[in-house]
Amino acid sequence: MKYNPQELEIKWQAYWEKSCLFKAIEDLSKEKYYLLEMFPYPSGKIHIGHVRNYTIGDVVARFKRMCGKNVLHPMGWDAFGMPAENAAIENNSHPAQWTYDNIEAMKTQLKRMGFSYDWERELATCDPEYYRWEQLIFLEMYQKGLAYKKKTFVNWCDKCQTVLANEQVEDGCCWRHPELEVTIKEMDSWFLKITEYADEILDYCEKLPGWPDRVLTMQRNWIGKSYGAIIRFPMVGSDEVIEVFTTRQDTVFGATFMCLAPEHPLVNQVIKGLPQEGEVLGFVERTLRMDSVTRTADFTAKEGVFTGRYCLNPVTEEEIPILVANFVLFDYGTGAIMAVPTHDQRDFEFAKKYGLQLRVVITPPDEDLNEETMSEAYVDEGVLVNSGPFNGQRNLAALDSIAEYLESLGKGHKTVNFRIRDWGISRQRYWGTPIPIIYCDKCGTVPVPEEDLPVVLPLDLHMRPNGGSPLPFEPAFFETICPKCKGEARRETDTMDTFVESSWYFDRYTCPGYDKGPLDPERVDYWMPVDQYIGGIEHAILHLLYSRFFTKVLRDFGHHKVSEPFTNLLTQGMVCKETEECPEHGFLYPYEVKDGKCILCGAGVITGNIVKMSKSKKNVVDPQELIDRYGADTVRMFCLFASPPDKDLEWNDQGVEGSYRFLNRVWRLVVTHIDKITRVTAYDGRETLSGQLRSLYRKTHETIKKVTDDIENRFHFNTAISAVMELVNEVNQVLNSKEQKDDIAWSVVREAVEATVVLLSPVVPHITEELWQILGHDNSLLKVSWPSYNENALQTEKRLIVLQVNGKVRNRIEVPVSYGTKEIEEEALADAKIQHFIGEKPVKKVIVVQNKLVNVVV
RNA sequence: GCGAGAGUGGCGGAACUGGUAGACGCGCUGGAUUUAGGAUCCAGUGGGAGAUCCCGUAGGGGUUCGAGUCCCCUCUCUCGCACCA
Repeated sequence: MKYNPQELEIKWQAYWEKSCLFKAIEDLSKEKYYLLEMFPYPSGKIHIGHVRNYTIGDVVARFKRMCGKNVLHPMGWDAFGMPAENAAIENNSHPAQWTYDNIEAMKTQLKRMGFSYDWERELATCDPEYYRWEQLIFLEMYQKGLAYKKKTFVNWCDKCQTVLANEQVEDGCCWRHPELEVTIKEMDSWFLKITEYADEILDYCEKLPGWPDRVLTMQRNWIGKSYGAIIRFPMVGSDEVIEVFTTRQDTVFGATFMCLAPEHPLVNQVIKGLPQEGEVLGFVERTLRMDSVTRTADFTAKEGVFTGRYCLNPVTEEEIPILVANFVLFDYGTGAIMAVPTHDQRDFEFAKKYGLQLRVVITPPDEDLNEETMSEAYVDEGVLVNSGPFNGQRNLAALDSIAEYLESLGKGHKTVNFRIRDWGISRQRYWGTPIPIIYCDKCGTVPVPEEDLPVVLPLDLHMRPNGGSPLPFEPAFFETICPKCKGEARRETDTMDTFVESSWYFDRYTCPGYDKGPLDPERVDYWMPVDQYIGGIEHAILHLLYSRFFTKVLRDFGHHKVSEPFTNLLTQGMVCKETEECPEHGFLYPYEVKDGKCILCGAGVITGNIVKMSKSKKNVVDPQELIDRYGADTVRMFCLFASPPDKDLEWNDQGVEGSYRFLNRVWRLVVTHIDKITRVTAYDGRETLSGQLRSLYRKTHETIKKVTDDIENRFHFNTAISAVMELVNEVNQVLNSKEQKDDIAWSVVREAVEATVVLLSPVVPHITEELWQILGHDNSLLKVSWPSYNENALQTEKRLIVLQVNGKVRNRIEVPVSYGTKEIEEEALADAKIQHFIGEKPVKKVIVVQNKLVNVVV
């Protein structure tokens, strides 16, 4: 009987589907386990990254089922997004058609992988039955002031007539129109007030022990809570006051000039009628024309221009010049900074460039600073000087008192500032959730009444050939009636950022068909939070942060009771492969390279770095080819065996072959000896064993222990698989030995073989179901309980002790387990090799680590 | 520039709390089987010297009886970024 993966995999997939074994049903009597992998964007085909992600999840889901948990393991589609629009333009089709075709194709592929999803809960975010509830949530947020509109600056391409994301800007130009410079345009956009929840999101980082530290660190840094002060600088010759935010109010006595962001609303007022007006306006215009990528790149020079006006340093009462500078960000702090060139490197460079005044206000403990001679800013701690009443105090210790001093003078106050900005969700795109807002000349901004939801995205229109959304050109969509005054009105034609859909889809999986609201309170509170979330590290910040924000908002709106969506998080590494590049034809697919040469022109191919697999770099492997060749089990196994999930996986075709070979070995192990194995029952531990059999019995139980621990506590599937490989090797050794095998021997073998099959079943579910059946069982492995190990089986009579002299390994000895520290020490010192290395030298110290090692220090 | 990670044989990786560095697999070498190849099985496989040692976890320093693991510095690579005042 030969191992035929294609045939048996399809057979078992059909069996699982028919028996509904993956259907999740709410059952209060059982402990729930909600396992979720990040849902895919329906791009057309699954890629290796998906396969890896979903295999990891499937192993855990199957493992938890076998451990008796009531498992929810759903799958769906993050179906809105720009690639659908681009593909539709390219193929002259419709985004919806493209998306739904892709969903069908990818669903077939996922099913072929044997993933244990409850497909009855499948959802697609482009379905009006999904996004209607998102629109409702948006309206609730609008009502509570969490959704609001404000002006913002965006990258704009005149030809596309659309906003560009930073990644769509290349060398300051539009990616579609490299001849056209991108401009900065002021635009009205919808925002969600994530800043209102910044403090809570930050505090709850402490309550997520199941998240990787690095992700929490990145999130904390992203939120960037900083304590500082607002300081008010009155303008000379006017009543205006310029406010700055600083975390370094200790340096306020050293503030010798003021910088405004080019977008700052005071700029126009400041320069009005002055001779500098023209120059400043020119500078502002030039800066604003730059796209945000170029403007903030480190190679861009820090530039500024004097406005011709001054303001007063509120503590020294000196007049200091006001400049406009390109490095000051409008949307951080107040859009203006006090510059302290002596103690901030950026300010220092800027001051040197423009010949501005410097004043030292902090001195290091061991030297004096001189404004004339210093070559860089002094940014470390020290003692305050030139700082009025604060002279002689340590600068950090004085932070609070200086803030209080400013407050007492009415010139400032303590404050907390966040780095995180509100979430801009307006997109000038077609393929997204319409924002349910109506604009009326009489009534202003009017929310769409709840009973009019959903605002359906019209499907019967054509994409614009140059890109950009067709919605503003579609009167049938935007022409509407004001819900308040019943007059003529216009719909919002922007759609929402697709991150909005992915911020609550995990809630909706718990009650996908529910039609009385976004969430069925009973079901959502049974399943949520997600016990284990698995997905790519690239989502460490945005998606995970937005989901945490939404969860808290929905809790406050009473839609559910949880505060955090994901109890445990596993961030998997990327799948990488080297690139192949032809000097003539750019990146090449693996099949376009033959013998190191480009098949198009014969030029030598340059093998590049090992980087994340991506279509643009063409360093991709199509999982479908591997499935067709080796079957799903081999692909699943290789993805897990190649490296631990949180590390990047470097793709190597040869490794796949190894996994296939191992599955064949397991197959042969069972079928070759099936008659003898099935004649006995599995060993139950009652007969006394010795020698090889005793050792195999122990190995079986060691393996159960190791695999359980690796899957449950560490997600180290690679070492779990290695452990099973070792067990298989040992069974083969026993079978190959010349010793006569009686029934007891075969029963020990049977126990080992059955353990192998059961332990491997979450990883390679198809072959193991087949082998389980061949072994004479008539129940599916899905109904078998996860095995537990027998403590007695692990016992040994001898223990290996490592003997060291001065920390170097010199010998290894076996001692009875009954030996205590004393006896081990005596045995070690008596050892001939150890004696040899001690020689004539006096023994200074002997360190004995119980059951492990002896180190003799001489 | 800032932030976060990583660096172990020819390769992927193992070593979980400081205690035998290189488990397991790939590749390679030799052998068995075979007309041959493939498949399978057995043996070997960090480097050097050679029968008992020396050197080895990017490089340098430190802590320790003992460091791949902890601390400091340097280098290289990857990822993220919004010059974070």
